[in-house]
Amino acid sequence: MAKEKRLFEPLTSEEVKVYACGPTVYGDPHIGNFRSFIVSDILHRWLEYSGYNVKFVMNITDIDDKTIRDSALSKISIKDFTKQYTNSFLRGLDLLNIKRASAYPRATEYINQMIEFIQILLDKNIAYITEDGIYFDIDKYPEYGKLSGVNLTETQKTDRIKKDEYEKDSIQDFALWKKSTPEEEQRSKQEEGIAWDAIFDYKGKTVQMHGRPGWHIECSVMTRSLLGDTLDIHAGGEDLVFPHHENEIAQTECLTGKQFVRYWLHIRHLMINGKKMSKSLGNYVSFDEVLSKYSADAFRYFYLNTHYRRPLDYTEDAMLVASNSIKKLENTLDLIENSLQKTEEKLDYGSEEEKFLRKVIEEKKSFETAMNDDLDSHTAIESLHNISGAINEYLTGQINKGVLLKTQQIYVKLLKVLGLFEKNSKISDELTEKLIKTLINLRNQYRKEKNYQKADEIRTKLSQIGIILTDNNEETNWKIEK
RNA sequence: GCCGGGUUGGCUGAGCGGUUUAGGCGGCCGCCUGCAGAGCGGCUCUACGGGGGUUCGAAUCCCUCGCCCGGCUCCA
Repeated sequence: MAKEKRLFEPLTSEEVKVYACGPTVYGDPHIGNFRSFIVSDILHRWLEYSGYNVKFVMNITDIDDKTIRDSALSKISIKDFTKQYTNSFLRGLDLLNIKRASAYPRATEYINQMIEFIQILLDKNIAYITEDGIYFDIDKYPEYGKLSGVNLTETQKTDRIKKDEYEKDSIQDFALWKKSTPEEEQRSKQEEGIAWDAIFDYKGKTVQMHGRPGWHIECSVMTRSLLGDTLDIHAGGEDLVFPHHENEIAQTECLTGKQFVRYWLHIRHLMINGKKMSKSLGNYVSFDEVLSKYSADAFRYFYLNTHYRRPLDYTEDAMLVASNSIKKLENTLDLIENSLQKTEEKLDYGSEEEKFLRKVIEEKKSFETAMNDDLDSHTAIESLHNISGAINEYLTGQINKGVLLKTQQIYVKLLKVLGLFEKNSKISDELTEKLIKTLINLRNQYRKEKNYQKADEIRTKLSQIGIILTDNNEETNWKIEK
């Protein structure tokens, strides 16, 4: 509310309740959407790393103007339509290695609770019914605007608002329930998921209104059903501050009389080549397109290298930097593995080990400090580079495997917080491994005979199918390129 | 129109009154290597949108102008 960073203290010690606004499933999500999903993933992971038991909920909006409109356009039922894009969203989560939330509630599964919620607001005389719907009267909530700071008396009356076709007392009042339009009525005769029967008691009368919920009520109801009256953290894209989150606060606080959200986290939109990325401008990029060019890790790095509240511009340059940078961090993991395979090892613990360990632990602390400072993943990544450098440097000398394992563990754990390199598939199966080793031996035979032409041919051909060979002093290592 | 955010070296991206003025990527040189890759060591890169001002001293504070992005309307 104060637009400033505040020390995080959970409401209860047992569990941290987090809610993040998820997608409206009316199309394939683009990489802009995923900025906020990645950031909430980091929030999720960081809270767990910090020892909290996290209940993390992300909603799916599967009933609204756009899902109705676009399912009609594509001539399929809204159920099938939203299911298709829900799956597309979930697939994106997997591809980008986003940790699953505790639940992904869909709005259409909570219609009854929404009706009950609205009834209470009617009973409290905070909502009112008109010919075309039920509205929330913002005059009944004096604190309205406290999150976004919008001053409603000064809000410019844009054309859109002036043209508003809904019937309400004050233009700023927002819909809780929308009566179905004639077209919607028509459709709802043939399929489910367009409109629901709702009966309300209003001023001593019974009002029946076939319709659907307003957008804001969905989140208020689902948060309350799954997480209770007060959330610890509520996250979402910056565009949701007003009116969506403002309205959620108004509804929920009027109903419960309690504080709705303790900490808000709003994620800045992604840009592309200096412009806003949006569907309407047609300049959005799908995650499939990105992943065809760059690894998921590179893409995560791109997102996380900039603080979530700062502008982030998707450009080829930026992706190239991310791609190169991430390889460097990844190489360290390979170097560690290779070193651990070696038969020679240092059995003593000397000043190098002392210095090395101290450095790694110091960087681990810097990483933690950065993440505790409003999820400063950019600064945290700096620590990862420093750890990577320290490890690489240590590996140039004789290694103490115990010390190395310990630092490896720290490094991997911190990488995991950012969701990096969790899907390393080094070995596909035993047979493949044996086959590759046979080829390596053959090639090394050629190398001994100084038949470099043949040796290089093997290396080149393997690299063409994604198997990378690297020669070190005595041995040849291999890995599967991602 | 109103309200926010941004503007930093070839790229990315910190700093938010003064210590080496980040870090990463890239580039260059050396070591290693049959070569390549990776790694290590060294170097390069002195920048802060323009113009004023405050100060012993400003990327950092103030004023002013410019440009970009976002919100006020469905949007992650």
